Amino acid sequence: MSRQILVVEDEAAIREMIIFVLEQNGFNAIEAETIEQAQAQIKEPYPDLILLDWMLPGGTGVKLAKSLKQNEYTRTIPIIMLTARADEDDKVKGFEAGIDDYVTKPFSPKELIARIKAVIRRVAPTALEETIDFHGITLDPVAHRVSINNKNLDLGPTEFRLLHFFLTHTERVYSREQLLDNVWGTNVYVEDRTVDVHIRRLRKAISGDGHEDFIQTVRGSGYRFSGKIQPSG
Amino acid sequence: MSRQILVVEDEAAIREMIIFVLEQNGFNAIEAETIEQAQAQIKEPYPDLILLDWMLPGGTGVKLAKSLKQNEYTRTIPIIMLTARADEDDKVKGFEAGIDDYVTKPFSPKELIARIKAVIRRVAPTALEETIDFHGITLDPVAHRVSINNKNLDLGPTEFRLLHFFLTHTERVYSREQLLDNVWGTNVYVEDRTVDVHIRRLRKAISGDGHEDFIQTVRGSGYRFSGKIQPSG
DNA sequence: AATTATTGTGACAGTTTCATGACAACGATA
DNA sequence: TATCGTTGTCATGAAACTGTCACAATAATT
Repeated sequence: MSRQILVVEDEAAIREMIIFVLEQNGFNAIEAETIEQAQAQIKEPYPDLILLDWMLPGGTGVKLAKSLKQNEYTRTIPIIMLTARADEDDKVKGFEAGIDDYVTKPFSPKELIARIKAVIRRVAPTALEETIDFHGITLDPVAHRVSINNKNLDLGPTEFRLLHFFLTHTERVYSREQLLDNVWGTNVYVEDRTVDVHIRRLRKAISGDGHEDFIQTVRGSGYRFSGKIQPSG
Repeated sequence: MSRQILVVEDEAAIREMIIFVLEQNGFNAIEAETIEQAQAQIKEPYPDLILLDWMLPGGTGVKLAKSLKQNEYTRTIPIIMLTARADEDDKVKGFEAGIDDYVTKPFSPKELIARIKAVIRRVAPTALEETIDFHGITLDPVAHRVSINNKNLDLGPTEFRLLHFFLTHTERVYSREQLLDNVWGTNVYVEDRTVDVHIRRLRKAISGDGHEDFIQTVRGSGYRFSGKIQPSG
């Protein structure tokens, strides 16, 4: 599951920032500073995605991209180009070389992660779409179907996304704002309290045969999805 | 967790924005406008990280960085430089002076926080998100869970923050005022004695099966969280 | 022992936070 | 157009949390 991402970037600070963000989001990062190092890293097992800086010592990233995309074994690996400015010329050359997407520096961590996920979904959709099974709750992202103890549930779109997020992020408290970012999307103007209402709807939906409450309220902080039983304080 | 971060920035608007963002993210900010003020702030207890503006009245930030990095006691404090533009010359000078990372203004709050966390993780990798285990008390900052001898505890927000602070600052006496600063936050108008009450509530919560009192009263000074047994004298 | 300073404790009221039901707006669909 | 499902917001009441006080208990000092 844990996707391996190769980060080709020569500036140490940026590289480490990217790696931090990747690992925060459950990706497995390997790194390279130069084209030579990158080529040495691209071998079996091949990385699932390459983040490729445009300005590299000893040759541009596009050069590497082109050679990878012409190789029978590596041409399916999605490549995201990191470009310093919104240089139209760079983009054109990049897409000609076969890159799948680009991110303009400076970029926000969220944007980077969003693009990575989008590319993976587009190019190699499988692993993000595996069926999840958690304490009797089954969620099939492809069929868009949820069941609990083999009994089908009828969720609205928002509840489905919320549950999907929780099932992939259990045992961790998320603030209302974080949930809005992750489930509703950034740049959405929605009240904090709206989360409460959807939490309630989801709770109602998955609270069936007297099993424990999966969604726990952490007063002052947010909500947590957990299989463990909450202390009876 | 509450890491103390020194913000050295002369533009009031930017400084206040940064401090707001920091405190939003659970950091404890202290501030300085000039190099002199900054130097006065850098004393025990040393800040955990310094955000240092490049353009400062009375000398550049790099100057300060260099002197800090050459001092035996301060050279381990990570420094992030705030630089106005992507000036390669600044960066080079900064890294030569020993800074650990830089952020280019204007920056997004998220980027700033991500970099701070990355640097802290790189330099002092423990205990930003890791579970703390101290003499049977377990605190998971991510899941927002506390247990004592594997038995879950139900703490209120303030008790949780107080315990978290103590667990990351054990074996040391803190005055009521210091506790208010670190747990309640600066610029909060609360009576000293309020701390007593929360200490009592926390004591009550973690005093289980007759084990010793982790929180010790140091008459006239404050409180200390300790695993060692206090001589009953 | 008496006095004073400091801390522990229980109670309480004001505030904050959350759960819940209701409802109107919106879009899809028949 | 009428109906249905979905969604965001609001009002309300309940519950939890917090700061403060009064007084008891303890330690230090005379």
